[in-house]
Amino acid sequence: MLEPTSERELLSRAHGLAGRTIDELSLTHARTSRAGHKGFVGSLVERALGLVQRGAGPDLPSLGIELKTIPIATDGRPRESTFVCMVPRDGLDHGWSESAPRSKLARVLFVPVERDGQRRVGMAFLWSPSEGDEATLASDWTELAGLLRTHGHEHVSAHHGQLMQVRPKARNAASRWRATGDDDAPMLALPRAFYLRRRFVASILSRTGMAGPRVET
DNA sequence: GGCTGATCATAA
DNA sequence: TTATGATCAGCC
Repeated sequence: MLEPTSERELLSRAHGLAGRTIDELSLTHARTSRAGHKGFVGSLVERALGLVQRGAGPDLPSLGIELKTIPIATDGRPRESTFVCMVPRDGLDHGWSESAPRSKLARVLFVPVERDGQRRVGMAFLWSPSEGDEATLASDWTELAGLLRTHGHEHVSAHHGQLMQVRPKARNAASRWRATGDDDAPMLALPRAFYLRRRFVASILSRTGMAGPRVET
C-alpha cells in the first residue's frame, strides 16, 4: 500500500478503520508477536494506514502530518496525555513559531481508540491548533523553554504550562543524556519531553464532537 | 480520579 | 544510544 498523498485520502483510510478492533488489525498488520506493549497500537494504526515507519520527522512528511492514537475511556474522554516530542538540545531560544513542538502540532491526525471490552478504533479527525490554542501554546512554550534554559532540565516539573507540560521520558529514572544547561554549559539530566495535558486533549476531542458522548450542560 | 514522575518495546 | 510509539504506577 502506498502512502496517502492527500489529507482527504488519509482521512478516508482512517475512517475506514473506524469500528475495527485492535485484535482484527493485528491479524493483518502486526509485525511482532509481542502485541500489547505500550507503543503497539500507535505503530499498528500507522501500518494499517499505509504509512512508512521512519526514524525521525513527521509521520507523513509529504503532508506534514503527525499521527496520534489516543486512548479513550467509556465516557468519551481521553485516558492519557499525549506525547509531543523530546525537549530539544538546541532551539530552546527559538520563538514558538520556530519551535519543535509547534511543527509537531501544526497538523495532527488524531485516531481515538476506545475500550469496550476490546480496544476499537474510533472516528479519526484532522486537527490544527485554533488561534486561541496557538496563543496559549506560545505562552507555554515561552515559559517552559525559559525554565529549561535558566533553571536546568532537572528543575522543571510537570506543574508548569497550561496546555503543554514537560515530563520525564526515559528508560528509567537513572537515565541521563547530555543536555545544555544555563550559560550553555553541558550537563547530564534525565531526558524530558513535551506532552499535551490530558484536559487539553479532552477539549480537542470535545470540539470535534466525534469521540463519544459529550458531557455538557 | 487526576496528575506527575517512571517505565516499556522497538527501530534505526 | 536516541527517537518514536505511548501506558503504567502510585502519590495526593
